[in-house]
Amino acid sequence: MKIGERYRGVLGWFEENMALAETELSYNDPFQLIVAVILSAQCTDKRVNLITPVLFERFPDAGSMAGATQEEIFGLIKSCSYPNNKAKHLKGMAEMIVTRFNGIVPSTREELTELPGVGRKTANVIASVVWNSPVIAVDTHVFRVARRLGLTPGAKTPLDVELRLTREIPEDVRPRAHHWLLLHGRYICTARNPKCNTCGLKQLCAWYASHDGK
DNA sequence: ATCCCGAGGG
DNA sequence: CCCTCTGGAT
Repeated sequence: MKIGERYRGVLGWFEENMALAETELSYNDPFQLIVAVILSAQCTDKRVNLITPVLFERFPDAGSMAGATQEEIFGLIKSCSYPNNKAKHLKGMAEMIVTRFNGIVPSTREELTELPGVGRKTANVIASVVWNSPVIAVDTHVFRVARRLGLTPGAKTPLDVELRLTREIPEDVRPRAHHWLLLHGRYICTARNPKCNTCGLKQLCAWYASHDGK
């Protein structure tokens, strides 16, 4: 089967089955989305959503968060992973938005990546979700799903997967494709005990074939 | 024990 | 490339 045909089957199945999404990161604006994505590293969205309402009530924007102490932020996010790193990143990120970008979240991926705590993946999430840009943010889920389905043969790093998917998925469906790959990884193609029995992509899945239905 | 929408530093 | 950070859920 050619890779192009495989994509059509994959995206078609997602279109029909991934319509109802649950447990999305909650936020009110681009700044809060950056905060939520930074907090989500090695942490479930559910837990992030438990924390952000309090955090955003106290520090709703870059200006207020830049004025917070690292200890104040730490106290509000400590139930997430890496609270020390994240508190430092959040404060530094907010400070740079204020001092360098005039209080406005920058509008290019290059500038976003200059913010402390914002790497390629986080910048891609902002671009995809906020700007609806045709980029694929490759997180642990997208990385796993793409490799299991055999969508990116030979790709060894998240960047490999991103470049490969970007090259092969048509631009107009890329934002949706990113979303579907993410949800599929979270709810069906899970890292442990993937739910292959309810997965409509079995016949297209290289991993399923090599694991003999288990 | 293993994994969750990673980034920074060595 | 590797390592560290580091809490909660399964």
